[in-house]
Amino acid sequence: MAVSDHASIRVRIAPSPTGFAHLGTASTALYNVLFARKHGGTFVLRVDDTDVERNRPEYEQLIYEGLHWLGLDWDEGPDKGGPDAPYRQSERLDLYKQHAARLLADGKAYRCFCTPEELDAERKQAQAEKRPYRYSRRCLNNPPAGRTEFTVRFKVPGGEVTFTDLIRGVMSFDSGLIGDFIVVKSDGFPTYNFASPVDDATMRITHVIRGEEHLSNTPYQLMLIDALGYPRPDAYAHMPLILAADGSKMSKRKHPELNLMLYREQGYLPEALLNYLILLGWNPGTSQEIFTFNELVELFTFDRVQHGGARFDWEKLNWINGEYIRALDDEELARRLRPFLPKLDEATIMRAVPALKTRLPKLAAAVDLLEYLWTDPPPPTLDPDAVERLRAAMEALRNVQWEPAAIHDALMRAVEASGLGPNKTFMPIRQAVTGKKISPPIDYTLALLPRDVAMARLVRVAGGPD
RNA sequence: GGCCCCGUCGUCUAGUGGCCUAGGACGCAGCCCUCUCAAGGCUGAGAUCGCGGGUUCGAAUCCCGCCGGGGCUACCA
Repeated sequence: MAVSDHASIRVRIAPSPTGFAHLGTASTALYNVLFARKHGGTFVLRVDDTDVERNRPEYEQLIYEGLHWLGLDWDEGPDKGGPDAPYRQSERLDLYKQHAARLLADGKAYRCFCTPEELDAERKQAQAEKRPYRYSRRCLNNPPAGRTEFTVRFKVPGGEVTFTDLIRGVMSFDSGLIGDFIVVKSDGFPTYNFASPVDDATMRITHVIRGEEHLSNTPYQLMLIDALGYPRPDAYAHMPLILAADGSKMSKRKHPELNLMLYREQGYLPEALLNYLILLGWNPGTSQEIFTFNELVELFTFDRVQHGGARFDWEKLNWINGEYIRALDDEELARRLRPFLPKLDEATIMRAVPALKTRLPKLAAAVDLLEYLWTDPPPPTLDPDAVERLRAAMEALRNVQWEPAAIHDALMRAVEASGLGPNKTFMPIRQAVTGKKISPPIDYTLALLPRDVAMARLVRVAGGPD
């Protein structure tokens, strides 16, 4: 096995700053971090900003923010520096140019002057003839004269490309099926399949752990590493994809759940999200489903990684998040709830926590439950019986100490006196006070509100004392 | 189209030839608890293991074919 256990293990993620921070980036980062931590290795963050059209600096910030939120911190990166700086590909252009020049000088690559239109025509032609498309090598054999704009193409040497995937075992590709591909675009920027292996080699990455969509890219990158005379990484690991609920690939337009920041906004705990993400691609072989991060570092192995993509399921995420929320102690829950309840002071949040804890699939759900504390609900219309119960309750609440236990006792006395079930008394109170049919237990519902405000809402519905 | 990966309850999965009348989790249903909603407890429904052929005394597990899904096939990454 290629997983030698020494401190020189180096892994990386290479996200592109072309939009919001991606769920997939989080997932890949998690696998990389687990592996790095387990083997005392180094986790590198490299920014893959070679697409001048779509790349934006603010998107890079979003990636940092998202990964920091999840606690998936890196050892080397554009913002932290390190022995292989710079870590932004746009700042490594000279390096790629040098490598391209080397390939050119060695006759392992050549300039291609074909226009996109010409290439398109070639491709369409092949398609029409039902022939697998490969670049014609026109510019290798018979380049058009008088053109200045060019790309650099790698001359695919042919033969089998074989490598070990930590998840699927020995993989073998026939490079004869791969046409000469572009390594340097006409704007001078490297393509992904060029920049990535050059960086992996020069940054001495030992284990390339990435999404399964890159499995077919691996032979391209390996051929380049070989041609450049670098040693290959020890191994590759292609992790299963996260699919949309309908089994299709997630797209930015149709699938907001791709946006990492959505989870923070909704009040998913970062540790719960990580726990869910790991379950989408791996299991320990036992029935354990909830793990601390350290347990994951301990338990994670590639041989238990799933081979097929998994569908994203909000229900399971909600359950896991609820489990984590319930496991938080009161102070910690209150602290995490604060950003979601800006209208409430800390003391009120703290008093509400016991009533909230088992009722939150996500932190943002606290808003629905506590909204009545800062907004005045419209008074409900109640039938005469309900109004009668309300009046009895108001009477019972007179002079009680304004805290849950005392309120509860007082109300129960009223309930007993009524000879009816508690709901007959509690529901009208709930509706009058919150405007809703769902709220925390009635004693908390009342106690969280200042006494005079609570009583005023009751009076509004049932009328004042006689 | 070509190459590659994958295919067990609705979903995530356990399972590597007999322990599988296929196990767990989420979700769902019912009951209990209960002031509503949750949480918690118990019970239950739910998968002829994509389909068809083999191999074998015996296959979800091995082989072949087919079908289905996904990825790559870009001067995107």
